[in-house]
Amino acid sequence: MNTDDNSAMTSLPENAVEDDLKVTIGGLQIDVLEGAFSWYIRSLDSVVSRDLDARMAHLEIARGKGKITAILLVDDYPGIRPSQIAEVLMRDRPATGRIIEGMVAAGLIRREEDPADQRAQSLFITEKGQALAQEVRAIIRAQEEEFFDFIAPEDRAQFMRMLKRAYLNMRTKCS
Amino acid sequence: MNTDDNSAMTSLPENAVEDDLKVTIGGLQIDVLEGAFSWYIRSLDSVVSRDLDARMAHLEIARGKGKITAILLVDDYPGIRPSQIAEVLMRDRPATGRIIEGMVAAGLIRREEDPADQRAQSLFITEKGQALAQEVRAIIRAQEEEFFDFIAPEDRAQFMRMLKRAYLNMRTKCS
DNA sequence: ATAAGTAAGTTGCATTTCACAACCAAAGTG
DNA sequence: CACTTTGGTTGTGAAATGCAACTTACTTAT
Repeated sequence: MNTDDNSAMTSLPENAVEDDLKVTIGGLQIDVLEGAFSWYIRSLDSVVSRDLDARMAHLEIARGKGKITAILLVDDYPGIRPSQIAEVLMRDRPATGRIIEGMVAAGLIRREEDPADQRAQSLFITEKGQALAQEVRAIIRAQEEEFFDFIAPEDRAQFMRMLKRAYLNMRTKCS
Repeated sequence: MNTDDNSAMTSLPENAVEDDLKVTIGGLQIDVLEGAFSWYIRSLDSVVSRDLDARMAHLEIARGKGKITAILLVDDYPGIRPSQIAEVLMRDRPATGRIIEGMVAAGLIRREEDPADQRAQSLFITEKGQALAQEVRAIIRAQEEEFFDFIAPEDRAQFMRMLKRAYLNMRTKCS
């Protein structure tokens, strides 16, 4: 019956309407956007990204989801290929290639020729890159704790699960 | 006890671990990002935005959250000022000003001088803009239905509420 | 085995976004 | 009447991103 001691907002009886959470900004309502998933996702993204960029600003890896993800992947999967990174990033190969190019130039990763396939490259992390990857992990963890502190502990798991499900479904939809 | 006939994934007993939802992409795990809100938010954003851009592509209002929001606000609040729009968009005034400039040039809105404050402008929708605003609303509603169809109906309200809460908290954090 | 097709990366290009700084004009405040 | 704050504009520069075209290499089919 969903009557645990969770906060009242955590559990939603399916017959309760509870649409009383009206979103207004400076007194303005936002039309259809008020009920649009896309609005909140997009707005959250811009704030989160800005915050993360600020935290990474000193890091020679600066802005963008791309480099962050790339360096972690290369660190975790020695010999990974650019095209694999592109798939994770959901970017095309030119975009990914440039990200990699920048990281090679910065001495964070190293390119080799894939012995099994002469078209492809194998990417490897350098020592410098490895150190940076560790910093990146720390920053991401810090952001998760500090920035998302407003999510009640009981809600975290659930929110995360919903995001994951949305993400996975969306990926299948795109491919 | 959370034993409704909802899908098993919908209700999360607080003592169940249920972290079995492992996210992999093409067989790759994504390091700390796997547990990071930011990853899912940013990834969702890029897909949603792309989809929305595609749906709007024919609309003289093309890409970006900015114009969409702006035209709806001007339609809903005749005489609204650019700075108010900027606050909703969480952009600075130059960015907002250029969005408005483009929309004026396209004949979607009209600028007047605010009688009460000679620095400020009052924005008004034109007929053309009004028609477009209607199209925009329809597209957003369509996207919400078609694109987010993978969210189970029982989950919608809850996911929405969590997004709203996150959004509102984040706004207070930024201001 | 050779030809056609497909996949990996690169380059060029063109578009858009976006933030910061500097600036002007008008209000409000002492 | 200074001084500060607010509303908007212009300028500039950096960066992301997506598309098209191209080269090289692998794969498949005939």
